[in-house]
Amino acid sequence: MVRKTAHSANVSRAGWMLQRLAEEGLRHTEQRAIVVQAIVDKRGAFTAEGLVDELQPRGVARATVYRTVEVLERVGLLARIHLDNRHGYTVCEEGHHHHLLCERCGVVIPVDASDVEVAIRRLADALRFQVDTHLLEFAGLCEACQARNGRTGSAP
Amino acid sequence: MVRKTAHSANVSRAGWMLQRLAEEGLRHTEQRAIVVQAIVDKRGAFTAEGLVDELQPRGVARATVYRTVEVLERVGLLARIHLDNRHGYTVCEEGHHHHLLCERCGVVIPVDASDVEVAIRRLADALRFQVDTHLLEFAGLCEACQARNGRTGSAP
DNA sequence: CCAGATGATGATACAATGTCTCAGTATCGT
DNA sequence: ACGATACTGAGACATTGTATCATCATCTGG
Repeated sequence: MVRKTAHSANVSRAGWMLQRLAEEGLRHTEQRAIVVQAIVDKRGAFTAEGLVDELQPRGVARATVYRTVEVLERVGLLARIHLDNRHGYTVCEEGHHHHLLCERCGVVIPVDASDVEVAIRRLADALRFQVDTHLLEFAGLCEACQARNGRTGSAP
Repeated sequence: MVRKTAHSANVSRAGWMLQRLAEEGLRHTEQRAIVVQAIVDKRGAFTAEGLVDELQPRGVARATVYRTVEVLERVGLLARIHLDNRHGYTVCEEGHHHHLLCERCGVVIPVDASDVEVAIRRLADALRFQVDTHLLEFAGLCEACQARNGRTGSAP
């Protein structure tokens, strides 16, 4: 499940994220590199505690994991995701702020939901409600997992 | 801020919710009545811990508050809402499952977001993603608070 | 209307998930 | 290299939610 090419891509991606941190005036530390690499290697959604469980044995303290995740979110490299009663993060493509989360394999597909945004704006305008932020997330099965699974789920 | 008429309406509303619980084969207890009344009196979003803080001095135990909220959600009288890093509940009009939450006064406006739903479905179909659940919430300022406030916030 | 079955409560322990503090350390610009 | 300062680690602490279990209240059938 971890191909060479993908891993190389992840390494460079991690480097890019660290570079972005540097551009923001934040320092490059060994611990941040470990956290960032772990995040991009996940290639999907993750939780802070999951990271802690994974990285604490590797010498990164709980507080550091939380702080790093918080910093990455503030810079805009991570997006918070909420789903049912779980909540976590995912790496955030620039400009994209919505995601399809596959419940089976955990892959996160960023989507351009501009049609949805337009509908939201129309709705808010009609109700004279000033929408400052909105939260829009999807969960289900990606194409690959549908094929592998034979659509077991119900459709509410 | 608590007008007589509004309070009367809330009382009957609480009664209706308790009746719904009875219809589901659940028992009518003094504690549940207190919790339900507190919820409808809030007329907006609330958190479980907020309820605990309010009701524990009035003799309702923490576990009971959590259990009651859980039951109300299961029956469909409450909807979970997630916003930024807070998460809570709001009373759920039947059939409505999306809300505009005013960040200032806390009022929750249920909306019929069928246009948005259509856009979501089109998007998912185009990506061959089987969407089982989606989460759609809005936060901002209601019309009244816009007027009272003079739109202070930034617009991300 | 009473009594039994069973659903609900309370007190508390426990678990999970974050946050804070502060002394020591590493990083970066000069 | 040096100094300012941002960062880290360890653990205490805070918040949020769950499990246990003895006791009690509510509903139902006789």
